[in-house]
Amino acid sequence: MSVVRLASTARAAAKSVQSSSIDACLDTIIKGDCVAALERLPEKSVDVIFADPPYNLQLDGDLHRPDHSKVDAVDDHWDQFDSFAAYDAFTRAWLLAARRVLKPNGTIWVIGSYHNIFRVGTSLQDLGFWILNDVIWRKTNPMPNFRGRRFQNAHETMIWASRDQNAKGYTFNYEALKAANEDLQMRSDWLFPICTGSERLKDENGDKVHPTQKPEALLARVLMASTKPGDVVLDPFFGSGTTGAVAKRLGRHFIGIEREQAYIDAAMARIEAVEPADAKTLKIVAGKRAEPRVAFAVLLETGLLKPGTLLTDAKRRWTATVQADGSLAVGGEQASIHRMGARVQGLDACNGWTFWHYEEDGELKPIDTLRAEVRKQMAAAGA
Amino acid sequence: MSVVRLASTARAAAKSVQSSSIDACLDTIIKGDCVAALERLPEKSVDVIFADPPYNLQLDGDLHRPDHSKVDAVDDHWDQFDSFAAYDAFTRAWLLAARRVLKPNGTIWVIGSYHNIFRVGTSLQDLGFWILNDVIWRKTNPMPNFRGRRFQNAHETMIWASRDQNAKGYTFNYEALKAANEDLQMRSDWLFPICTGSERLKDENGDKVHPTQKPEALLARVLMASTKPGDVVLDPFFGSGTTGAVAKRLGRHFIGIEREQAYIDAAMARIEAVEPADAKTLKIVAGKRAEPRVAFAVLLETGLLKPGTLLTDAKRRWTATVQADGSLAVGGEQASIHRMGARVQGLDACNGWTFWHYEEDGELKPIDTLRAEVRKQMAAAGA
DNA sequence: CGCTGGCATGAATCAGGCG
DNA sequence: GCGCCTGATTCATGCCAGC
Repeated sequence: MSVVRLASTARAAAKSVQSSSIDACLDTIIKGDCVAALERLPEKSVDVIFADPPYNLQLDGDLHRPDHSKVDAVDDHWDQFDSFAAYDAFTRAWLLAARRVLKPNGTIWVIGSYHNIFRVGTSLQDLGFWILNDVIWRKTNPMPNFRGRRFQNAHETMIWASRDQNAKGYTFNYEALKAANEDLQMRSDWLFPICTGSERLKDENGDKVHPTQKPEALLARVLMASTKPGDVVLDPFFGSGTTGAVAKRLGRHFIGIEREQAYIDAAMARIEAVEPADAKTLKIVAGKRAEPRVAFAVLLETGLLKPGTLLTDAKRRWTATVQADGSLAVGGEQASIHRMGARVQGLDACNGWTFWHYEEDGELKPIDTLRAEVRKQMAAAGA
Repeated sequence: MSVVRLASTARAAAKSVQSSSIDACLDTIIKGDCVAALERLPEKSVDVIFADPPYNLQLDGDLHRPDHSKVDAVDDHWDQFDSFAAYDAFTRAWLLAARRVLKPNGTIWVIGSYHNIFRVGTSLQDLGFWILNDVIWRKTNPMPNFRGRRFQNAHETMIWASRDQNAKGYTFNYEALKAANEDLQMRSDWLFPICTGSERLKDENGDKVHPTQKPEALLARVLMASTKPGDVVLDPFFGSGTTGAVAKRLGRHFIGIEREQAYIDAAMARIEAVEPADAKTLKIVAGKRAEPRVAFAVLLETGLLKPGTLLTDAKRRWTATVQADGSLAVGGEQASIHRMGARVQGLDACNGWTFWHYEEDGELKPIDTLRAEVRKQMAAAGA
């Protein structure tokens, strides 16, 4: 095991990591196995841990897009486990080691997907951590489900937990978050894009350096919520170093642990280039659309429209029946409000919201009226 | 244990639930413990299970410690562990019993919060269920966090799982969901208000009948996504009967299991009042998968294509000759329309119906046009 | 220089019928 | 149950080439 020190933050070099002081490890990347590295750190020395452990994806075979291109899957050796039992053993080992280095009032964040997050949450609870929240990262631009056999997997889950049930003194910057969120409490569902574009680290071939690089905006909110300036943030699966980059920018210290030299090299160069700056990355993603999208099905699900209701165009030339599944039926055919509007008119496209009308008090009103009703409710959720 | 039958759906009364037939239980509420009730139902008889299990360890009778002893702080950790172990045992018991009554291609939904959902997900995986998605119910109007010590808990988590890893034939109305969602595939994060107003059941004192009544809109999307009309939906923690009310409205059968007579009474009255949707409006949008298969040879047999006809791709890069046996010939090689389409392009797979074109009036048209013609004839013949 | 259309790609547990 | 064959299936975004 060795300590990789960033030149810009160099201090007195340590030949080996001493248990007596955490200072020697600040703003460094420790190369090695995460449990072994954690065990050599002093206990109760870290304010917050952010961990992005392997997800144990269990992929089998290739997946192709409808255009026949191959999906570049996460098939790295570090994501391979023989069984749930093996994954659980791995999880308990690193969580136990992580808990030792956490200060009594420290908190831990772990991110995962449905493949692993339930195992992680169970282990956290079994080891004595106390869950404070689960937080949903909603992706603005998730990968589609190409085969149409499931819902589009459009989120990941983070668990935020304190070291102990009775730890009351953990850091939570409630007022700052509220002020940054239009004076509303910060909710447990966050909306951010996935990491793409210039933020995404690429190698000399233009390939992504790390398959699962997290967006800095996500880490920024995590650190702004649960740390204070000068706090020590540890990331036991450092990868491409997002945690370190954001910690440096926000004036927090980081400690990274990583096994792969290629990731360490990339992370070092990345963090070197970080300019400690203002907190503009915390800016909330307002969404690119002025108005949130509303599924027609919501009108049925919420009872604003009932299956069997007849819709017509403004001049009553065509009539369609609302189906329970959220489609419209005309003469035995079923399609979405938009496609059916286009079809009856013989057009390529049509805005079903303004084309189709329902009758109320003898008056024809566009179903867009009902959409406005739904949006009023949605506005409260900051959707 | 007794069966509570709704008057409007009365059948021959059964003194006790027989394992020989599920029909006697349809559209009824079984009073009793959920594991015992499940064990008396016939195996592989239910299409979908929706479960909203209890998670408050202190309020659930089965989960009380036998001696009701008060533990001091030192023992807290072990107390938690005991509680979690008891909850896990409870969870495994009902999930195992539920899995037995589920059809091989059935699916299960379980809803919970961070208090219990990780235990549930782990148990599901350990018992052999295969998680298809976790789905987030985002609340438009969640309760605030009054202490300001955590994020506002603005969502709940649902897990959707098939009975087995290799069960591929489960119901997922992909096309219908997409049509009802602005022609975009349905995501894993859903936005709905919590159950309030006139939908919320109140007793004679104006108090809510059930503490965790779920909104009908949520159940409507669950059932529209994963069931077909006439399917059997079982809810082992029936409570105020939202599952039953929505199932009746959408033309699905329900089976409820509930211990508390007060909940049963309220649920019965509620479901009685539900007006079922017209059967015609329940028809679900079908995708191309549901279309009957057409052998390419039929185009030859019906004379829509003749042997010797030349087919090309849309850009006329390749040309193939239609053989009398229903294969395509290119440069001395013969293969199916799909294989040959893949071969000339150097791909693993290809949909020959959309790849190969014939010329008519100087215009290139995909042979899929001819397949549509055949299907129209088949439909007219009532095939 | 700006606009547009084509192309690439992201933590993915991604098929079903028939013989 | 296994093997073979058919043939269905994608959203948001960034980048680049071409005009």
